[in-house]
Amino acid sequence: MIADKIYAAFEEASQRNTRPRKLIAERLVELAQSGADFTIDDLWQELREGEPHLGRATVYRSVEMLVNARLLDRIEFADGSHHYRVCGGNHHHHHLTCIRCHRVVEVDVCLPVDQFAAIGNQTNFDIEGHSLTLFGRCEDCRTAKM
Amino acid sequence: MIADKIYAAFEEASQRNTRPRKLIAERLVELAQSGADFTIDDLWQELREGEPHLGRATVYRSVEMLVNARLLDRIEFADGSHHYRVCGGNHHHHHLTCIRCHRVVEVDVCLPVDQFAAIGNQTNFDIEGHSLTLFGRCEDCRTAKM
DNA sequence: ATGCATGCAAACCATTTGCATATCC
DNA sequence: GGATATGCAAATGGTTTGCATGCAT
Repeated sequence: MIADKIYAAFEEASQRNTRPRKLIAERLVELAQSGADFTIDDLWQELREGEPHLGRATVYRSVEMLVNARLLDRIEFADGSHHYRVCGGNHHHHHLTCIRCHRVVEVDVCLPVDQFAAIGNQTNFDIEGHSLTLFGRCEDCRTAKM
Repeated sequence: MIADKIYAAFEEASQRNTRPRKLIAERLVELAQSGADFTIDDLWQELREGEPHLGRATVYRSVEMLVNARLLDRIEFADGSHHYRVCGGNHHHHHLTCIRCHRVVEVDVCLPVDQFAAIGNQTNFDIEGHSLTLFGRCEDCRTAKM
């Protein structure tokens, strides 16, 4: 069903059902199951093992579509690097990332809703969105020497 | 006094009181007063008017020191661009940015503290920090045609 | 057959780095 | 005088773009 959503997103964003997109979708389904996060380069390298001519740009273009379709979350690290993660695209959530290994975990915390309204009034902005990321150190990295 | 803090930060980060740093500090004091946010390139261009040989790298290096000293806040936009803002380095706050004009406003909202502890327990992470940014549309941009 | 998506390579752009020189102490 | 910050230019790294070709429809 996550697979269906991905295919649906591709179909909606454009019109052709191509081999590269199939490969990307398949890999993303696996990544969705493991809950793992990845960089664009990770994804490209992995896909290239089975399809040496697959272009980097194709991966960028596909990922962009899926981010727009809210099927992938883009996570920004303090060092400027980006990771991605398959997210059902359903419930509202944010991320907690490990400072050391860059692992990403979904979390449900958020600001109380009335806060948004209050800020809107106070500043005279229409609040349209927000991003919240927590930083920490995961169990493994805490145990590791440094 | 913000000026003092900036000089103190430079002194602490290294040892020399150079002309480029003086110029940077002066400009930042002005920017602190107006509360305006800026990009590194903005800053460089402005400084270059009075000091044509000032190097871009010098600005990058100085800004980095001041960000580390918590005198400048780095704000990331969704499009990946970075803006900076002089912040006293005192009270905890976050930012509200205008989607259209990129104006930046400080806000005091934050997660309730107990939430952090809860998430820490739940995920087995040591929570060390967080970033929260609100996105919206400011009054001017709402009135503007698009 | 038509035209969109791809692959490739070059272009981009912000940022970093190496190094000779100028500057500060 | 000796060391460090600077300026410059080149390198970097992630991402985007232009274009000829291939492939899905």
